[in-house]
Amino acid sequence: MAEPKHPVQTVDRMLDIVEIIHEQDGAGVSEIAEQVELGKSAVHNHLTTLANREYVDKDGDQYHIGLSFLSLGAYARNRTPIYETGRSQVDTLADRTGELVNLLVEKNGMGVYLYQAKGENAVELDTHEGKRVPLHCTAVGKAMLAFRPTEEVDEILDTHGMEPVTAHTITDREEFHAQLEEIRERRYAIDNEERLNGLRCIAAPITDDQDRSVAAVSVSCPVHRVGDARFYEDLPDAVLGTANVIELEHNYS
Amino acid sequence: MAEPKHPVQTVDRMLDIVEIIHEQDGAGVSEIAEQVELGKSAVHNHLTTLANREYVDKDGDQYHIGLSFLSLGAYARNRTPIYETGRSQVDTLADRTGELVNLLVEKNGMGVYLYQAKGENAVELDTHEGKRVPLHCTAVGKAMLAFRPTEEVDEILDTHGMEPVTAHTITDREEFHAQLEEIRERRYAIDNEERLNGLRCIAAPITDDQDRSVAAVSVSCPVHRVGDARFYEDLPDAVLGTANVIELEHNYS
DNA sequence: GAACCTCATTCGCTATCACAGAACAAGTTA
DNA sequence: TAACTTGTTCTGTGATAGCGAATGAGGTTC
Repeated sequence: MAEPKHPVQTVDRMLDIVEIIHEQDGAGVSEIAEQVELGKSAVHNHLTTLANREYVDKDGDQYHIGLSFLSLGAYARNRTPIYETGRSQVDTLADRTGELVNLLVEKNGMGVYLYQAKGENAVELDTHEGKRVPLHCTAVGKAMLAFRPTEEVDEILDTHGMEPVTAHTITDREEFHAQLEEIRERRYAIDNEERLNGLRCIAAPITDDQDRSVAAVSVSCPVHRVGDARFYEDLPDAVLGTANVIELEHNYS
Repeated sequence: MAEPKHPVQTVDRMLDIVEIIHEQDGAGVSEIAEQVELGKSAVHNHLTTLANREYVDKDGDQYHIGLSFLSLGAYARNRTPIYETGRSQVDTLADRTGELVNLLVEKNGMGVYLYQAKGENAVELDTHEGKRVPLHCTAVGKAMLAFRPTEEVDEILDTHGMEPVTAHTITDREEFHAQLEEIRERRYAIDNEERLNGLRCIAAPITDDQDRSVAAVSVSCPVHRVGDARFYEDLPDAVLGTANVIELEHNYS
């Protein structure tokens, strides 16, 4: 998205306020005012306006994200074609593996977690539905990029960079392209603590009839609990199976 | 929520725009401009500002709700205490009955669908997650109100009225209170085409340790498929069971 | 219990900025 | 080609968002 020629500042400020409340898990007027560099009264006016329509909830002196956003968020998700078909399969995989299973789509060069299901032993992570993550440091992201034209991959890397987030994050573009090649061959991607220490993931792409990725599924599990045998054999099979079912349902129905 | 003393008009207008896009399932600039009584350029500025942050997606000449709302919506839902415990039980009930199962909470005198799970034969309805409905004409709403103090019920009816939405909607306040009394006795509520023609629901409240309702679960099914035997015996048992489990998990863990 | 915090909230004034309107661009229909 | 759409750009100006100071409401401390 190109920068708007005539941005509506008030809208940007309002979104800033909402996002601050989100990030901070609730916030007070003064707290917000400091961060958006706005007077307390201005922030207060924004908050009462939002509260009036239940976009924020007021709980004592703390403001929180309101349920009105749920309606819009759920709607946006339902509109995403892969969601309906992907959901039940992701649930099944979570049941079978007992781990955390994610469904990711790409928007403007970033990954967005569309849905996640928690198996019985699922790790607790910072990934929640709707969260945006860079594509280069996650298994889902790499699975996604492996099935996109090289020019597109480069364009995405150009705009979003290859910020290292752990000691294992790939930061070299050559190496990255080599890995995508591997992924294309075996059809699944691996993340060995590239985004979070102690976390490994296996991901497989979901492609359309021209073999272009439209989404990706992954299983995330803690390093200490998942031995190499399970990680390099059982899980890839399971993930590939799931991706395949979603793919078939999505393309031929 | 009292009317804000100093509403930020631009925020209200922006929310109007977003809600119009939501209701209309996507809209163009001119279309929106007519409805918010704003110039096309102003609407255009709003939309580009929103699109820049992915709160709306531009698809040709149509603007749609963007996935950024998912992050906020999912967060708001996760913050709601009953969601985590309720979800898996609602899933189970949907599996067992094959019907549409809903979890509802109350916000400012209106019902908000927090979660819904579709069984194999679930009806397709206009109820989606996040949707707000009046409490007086739904089984979930009545189950909710039955376990609130009478003054609170009257206050809610005062502010939101008792608009009839089908021929069967209760519009008399005496009759309504009498029905709440019945519901308190048998612990579940019935909706026989009071909100939608052809639809019946059974709902049970989820109460806290002081027997005040914090949420309600319901099963919705088409009249033509569900005979009286199942409707008046099997379903209430199933719904009550589910509500009970959620209640226990919620209050004692 | 009074003095002192630290918040949210109110209010009036004014510089800012959101918006109308007109013009343009690009695409569709006749 | 002309007469329609639609979205987009641009600019002047009147409404209004937000500052700053005052007020109010709770809490904490001595």
